Amino acid sequence: MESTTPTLSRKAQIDQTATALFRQRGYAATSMRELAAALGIEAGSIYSHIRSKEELLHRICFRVADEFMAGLRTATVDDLAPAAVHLRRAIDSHVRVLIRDTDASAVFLHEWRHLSEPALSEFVQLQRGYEAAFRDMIARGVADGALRTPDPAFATLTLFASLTWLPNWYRPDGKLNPDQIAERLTDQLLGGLATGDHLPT
Amino acid sequence: MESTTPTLSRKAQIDQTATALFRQRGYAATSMRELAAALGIEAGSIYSHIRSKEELLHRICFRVADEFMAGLRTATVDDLAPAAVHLRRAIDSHVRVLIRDTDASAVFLHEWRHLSEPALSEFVQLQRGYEAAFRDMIARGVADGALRTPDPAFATLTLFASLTWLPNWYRPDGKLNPDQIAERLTDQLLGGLATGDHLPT
DNA sequence: TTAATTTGCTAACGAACGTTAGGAACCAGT
DNA sequence: ACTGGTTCCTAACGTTCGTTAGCAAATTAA
Repeated sequence: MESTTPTLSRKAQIDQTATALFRQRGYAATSMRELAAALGIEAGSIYSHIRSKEELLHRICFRVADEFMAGLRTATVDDLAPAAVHLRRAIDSHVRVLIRDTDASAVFLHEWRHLSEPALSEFVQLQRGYEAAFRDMIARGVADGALRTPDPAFATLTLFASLTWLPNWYRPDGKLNPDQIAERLTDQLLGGLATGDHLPT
Repeated sequence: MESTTPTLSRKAQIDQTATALFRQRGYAATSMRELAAALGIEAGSIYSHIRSKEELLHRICFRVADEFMAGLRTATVDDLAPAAVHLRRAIDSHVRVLIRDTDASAVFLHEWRHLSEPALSEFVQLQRGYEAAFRDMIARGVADGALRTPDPAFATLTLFASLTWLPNWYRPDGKLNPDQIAERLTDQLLGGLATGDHLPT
């Protein structure tokens, strides 16, 4: 009954520490010797667990990407629901992923460009598809009158801007929970959701 | 070869090329040899014009910071105008700086953390003051009823998020000019302004 | 007990890094 | 003709980089 077992494998510890360092100092500016020091071991020892520095970045970026994609899929499985509902669910899911692991999210958002081919192209493609899905939901929501904004394309940009900025300010002990953040975003950027009254103008 | 006279001094060329590279690949991932190659010279030659790599980053960051601060000062010199007008002018100025040099702005926004002390602290302090000024303008605009938002603090975050995101999508040949971008931002994030406000250029 | 796996070390590799020294060509103004 | 500034070169410096090889201790599985 070891209640204090190391719940994280060494490899997972490396991933976690690397994530924090990559976020704090940037991927390119983080050396393997720094990472090793943060783990309390020597640089060479890391290579008993991973193949390369970039493998660390790759795993972080694509794991977070998977989480975003899975959330989007879950939010939009029921084709019957109106676009605005899909969008609200998708934003909520996105915010929850961001909040669950702000470090990994920040790395995902800012350090992916240091991936090399072919991973880089694969990543960009995932990203493009994800953004396109949001653009579509917003466009359809505006088209059917549930969302109100003078410029759907601009609203999409603003939404992604706000989502990307979130890891910069979010603190777990803040006053807003994930659901409230998602609500604020939807309200502020898209005139809220249809609550019975939907009237352009 | 030189059909056009070099309107830019060599030092200015280095600054410009470094700005583009720092933006594209990141400060830490850009080597002096890369920079030299982009300029068509050898790495050592750069040091006839600058003292260090960080000096390049320092100059870029603080030059853009100066432009932002100057714009804010100009936008708010007339103490009589309502806060909402100050804000609208400040946003407009900010957008114009971002657009005038998107490369330098992107470096300013994303690479400043690679500054070392004491420049780093100085930079962060400038940044804090700048953001506080916007927070105040928004708060006062909401207080006097000119701006409408359910959560002024959140609106401030969203505004900065959108401003920070701008260099990521802005293209000079796009359909929105600076003034329209500033207008969209104010409208979308802050319920617009009282009508009839005209901007100094 | 034995075998395999996990984990870590020391020492070093070749490559790339930022930077410097010292010299040479060019150009401007005197 | 001389001077001072600008520009760039080659060659190298000491350092740090990501990574590997080879070995050893500890832990786990059989």
